[in-house]
Amino acid sequence: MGQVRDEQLLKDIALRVKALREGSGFSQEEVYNATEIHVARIETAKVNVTISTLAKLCDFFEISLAEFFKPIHKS
Amino acid sequence: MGQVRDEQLLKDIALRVKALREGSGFSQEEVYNATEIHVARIETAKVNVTISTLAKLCDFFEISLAEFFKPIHKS
DNA sequence: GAAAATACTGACAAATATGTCATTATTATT
DNA sequence: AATAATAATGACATATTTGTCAGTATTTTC
Repeated sequence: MGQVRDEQLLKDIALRVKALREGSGFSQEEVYNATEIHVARIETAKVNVTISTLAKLCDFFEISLAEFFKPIHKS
Repeated sequence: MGQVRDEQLLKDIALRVKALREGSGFSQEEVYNATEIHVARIETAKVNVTISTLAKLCDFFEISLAEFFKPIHKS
């Protein structure tokens, strides 16, 4: 059901956020200080983020939402 | 602040979903029957959807999340 | 312009995301 | 291996999304 699908989606998002963050050399704390978003929960796939939270992260990483999803989960 | 930014994002999403739905000729009820998502709240920008809800809609409309965001909100 | 279909709004409960903080675990640095 | 830095986890309060339904408004069809 949607359960597993969601899990995979959240895992994909987790990896993507972590890759973006580590790629830009920030710690979770630094992301928090800049965005007030606790990224640990997202990077460990514990939460089903809202689009505005994701948009804020994308702003911080200076990529578009479209770009954010490009590498992930085709459908 | 983030408030207005979010509002614009949600408005963009609202328009996008509505355009996709009307473009494919479905009523809100039909979308609901297929996805169990109440799209009215989204199309009226009342809610800050979670990514899994958006992903389900994208599945239904047979587009990727990347495609969903392509036309919207550059940054 | 009446009837039918569709969309919008509001309310409520339940589930869950977010905000905040403290603690533990892991990793990096020396 | 000890220290320091970073990440992960758990708990809690609060805000908000989602699920469900009923009612109202708007739009479409005849």
